[in-house]
Amino acid sequence: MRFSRKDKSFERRNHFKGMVHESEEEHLLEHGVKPTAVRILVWRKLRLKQGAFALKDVEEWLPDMDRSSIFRALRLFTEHNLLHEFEDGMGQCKYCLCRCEGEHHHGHVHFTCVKCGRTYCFEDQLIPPVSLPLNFEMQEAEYLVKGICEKCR
Amino acid sequence: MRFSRKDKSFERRNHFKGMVHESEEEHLLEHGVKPTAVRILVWRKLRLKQGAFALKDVEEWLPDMDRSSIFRALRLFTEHNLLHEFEDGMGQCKYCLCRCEGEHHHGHVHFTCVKCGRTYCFEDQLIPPVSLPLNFEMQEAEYLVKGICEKCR
DNA sequence: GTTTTTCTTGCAACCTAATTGCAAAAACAC
DNA sequence: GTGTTTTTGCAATTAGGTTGCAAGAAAAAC
Repeated sequence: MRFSRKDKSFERRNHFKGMVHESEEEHLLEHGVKPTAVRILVWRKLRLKQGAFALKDVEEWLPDMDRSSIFRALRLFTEHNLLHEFEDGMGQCKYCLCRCEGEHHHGHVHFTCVKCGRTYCFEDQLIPPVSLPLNFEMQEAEYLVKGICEKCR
Repeated sequence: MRFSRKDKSFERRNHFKGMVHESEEEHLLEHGVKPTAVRILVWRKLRLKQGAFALKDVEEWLPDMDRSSIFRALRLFTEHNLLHEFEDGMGQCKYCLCRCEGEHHHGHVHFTCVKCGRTYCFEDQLIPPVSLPLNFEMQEAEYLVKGICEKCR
């Protein structure tokens, strides 16, 4: 399936009616992302998610969309600070909604369940700062806890 | 090349003489690892390393040894708390010497340079603890800083 | 409007790191 | 020594991530 904004089916699929659509488009625009068909659909799926997700998850949420199109949308969103990308400790790359203004130095703590693989965002637990040796320049920090989540105990 | 402890070339390759060899063997034995030829050679390469390393690094240090043999040695060492395994934030799995007694809850901070890919261990910076929601059971924690290292500035 | 140019998308293919199956070799038990 | 178990090297596979490219869509130029 090819996603195009001019497509009638795109409008139907996405309840293309005024306000809601506008605000999603504007949100992308505000972050410097041109709101194309694929990007609007992907963003619509992600914008309300609580935890972290992998490319594979988004593929399941949008089964008609091509893997590489999703991949490129996620990468673009990450580059424009709509998402934050990190490794989940189980060999997978995950994304979560980014609410940082400006620098990413102090994001929140993540928790990956070694049983089910889900990654949780503990948004109220900010990453405690540590001091680095001189001449080491921090760009971002990750704090990852591995263990058993509430659903798997 | 097949690695065997009975092999004359193994003895020569590895300066198999008394004390040193014994203490390396014993260190493996103390951690419940049977000291085979491959494991002794791998451990001998790792035991004095400062920073973290990837499988690929060990392959370069032991060019005659098979990748999967090294892989299995590293996995075994990790299982027996000789090494600590983690993701370096650049999509690679890295290892560092583990000096934890018992639990891994509070390891040290790691720093990965986004330019050269090297991962440093800041052993004097222990990971500051965070509190988790009830019903989330911690097994281990990782604190990873990404940025530019002293050699790349 | 039409044409030209640029950007986006879907598909297939590729890459790289990690991992496994298996048979031969080595180590171990007797 | 023989028989059994473990280890090793090789080849192959998996899986996640990524890219090249041609066709389609959007934007710009006319």
